[in-house]
Amino acid sequence: MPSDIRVRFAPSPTGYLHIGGARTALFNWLFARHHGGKFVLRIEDTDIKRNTEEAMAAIYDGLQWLGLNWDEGPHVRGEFGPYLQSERTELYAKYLKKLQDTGHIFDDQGALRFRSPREHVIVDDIVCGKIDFDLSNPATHPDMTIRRPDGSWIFHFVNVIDDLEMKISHVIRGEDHLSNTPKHIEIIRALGATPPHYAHIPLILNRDGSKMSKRDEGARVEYYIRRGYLPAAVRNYLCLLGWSPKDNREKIDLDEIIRIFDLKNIGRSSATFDPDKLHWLNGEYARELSDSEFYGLAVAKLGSSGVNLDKFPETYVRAALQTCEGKINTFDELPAYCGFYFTDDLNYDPEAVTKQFTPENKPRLREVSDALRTLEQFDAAGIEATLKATAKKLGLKVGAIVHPTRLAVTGSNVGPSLYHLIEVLGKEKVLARIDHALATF
RNA sequence: GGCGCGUUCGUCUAGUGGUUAGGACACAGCCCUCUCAAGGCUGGUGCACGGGUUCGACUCCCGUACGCGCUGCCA
Repeated sequence: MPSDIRVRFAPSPTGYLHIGGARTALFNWLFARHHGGKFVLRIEDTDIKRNTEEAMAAIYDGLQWLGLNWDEGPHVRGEFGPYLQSERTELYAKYLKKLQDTGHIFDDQGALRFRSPREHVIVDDIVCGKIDFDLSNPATHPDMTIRRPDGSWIFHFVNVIDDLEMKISHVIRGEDHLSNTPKHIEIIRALGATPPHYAHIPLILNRDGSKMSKRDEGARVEYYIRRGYLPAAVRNYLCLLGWSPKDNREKIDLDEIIRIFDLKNIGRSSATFDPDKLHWLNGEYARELSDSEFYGLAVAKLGSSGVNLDKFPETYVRAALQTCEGKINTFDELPAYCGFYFTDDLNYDPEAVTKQFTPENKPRLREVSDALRTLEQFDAAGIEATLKATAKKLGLKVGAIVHPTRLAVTGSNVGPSLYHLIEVLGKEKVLARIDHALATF
């Protein structure tokens, strides 16, 4: 038996998808998937001036990136369309007429207002519980405008009409709408209809406690796409903001979240977005990537950051990238991490230089060079054995020669396994780089 | 100002009258180790405040403070 659960995400096209909006969409989507219901996407573009193709594309792209497919809405259609409010004006006029005929509307200098019945309205919210709003005082709760003198519609009205028309069963939205809800219910009742169920989810705040706004770079989903985050990680992190599996799990498969998702487990207090935790969680997902997944994402990232891979054989690139697996949390860290594979023009880290390129280390580095030069089996195992033997010969711990060698060969004091990276680079390049380094101090 | 909501480590959270207040991120130290990660171990920091109710409150009630939201011819 098909579920009659129908939820919607109703963003306005403001030019990008807000991370809070994405979480709202996610909770709606999870609720729909959990119950086998429908997830509807509706674009609230009543403000024609702000309605652009690019703005809507940002919403579609962001949702798709997060894997939040919609069952009805733009592109996929559905029996309750159209799904852009700008194309539904006749419908709103019809409902307006109904309200006018029953005496609920009055004209205020060309604008139309809904006359409040002036009563108490109880909002029975799935997350917030029963809340009693006293709407009897017109001074504190003025009659709300539903249409401007120029004929354009106000959010409070069209939002309610569309939810009714689209047979939305549950309205899951940000808590910033909680105070508006009793007024929405007044309109619905005036229409003789039954309000949907409501679930108001807590807001997402910045570190400093302020509401996340467009000005914060991490506030848009696009930021995480660009920075090389994994959608599964961002999605997982977003789930943890305000919702909890209640059993201390952090990394949870999507299927599992769908299975256990329950609006009753949504908290009531606002949550602060923690980039560090997202970064960690992304690393958890990144470490699980297969060779080919890692390779694909890595090549894309290197390409978009201007690293030219064309002049290198694919086997070389694959081998190089393989040494980076499990080492980075987000892909935007990769170019700096593995750039030495794809250029001979190394910039030695100044701090590492003062530490490693010392008079004492110069002869040691020569020893390393000589030893590697005579190595026949130039693979990680052979290289490791060679370095260890060299260290022993010099009466040193292997770390003492590893550090200057790494700096000479990669320009940095951090990076992939030295033995493996030397193998990938190959004897010729490695010797040349050590020679070059030796000439600098 | 009015109305509404909220307040457990720095952050995300578990917790529903009796717990050594648990986990995770971050942080610090140690171990492992060719660096960095990863992994393992250890550590510190928390129930906003004041009244009740109760044999007993983080848990229930009332205030206060603080934060957030709404109060638009924005959504």
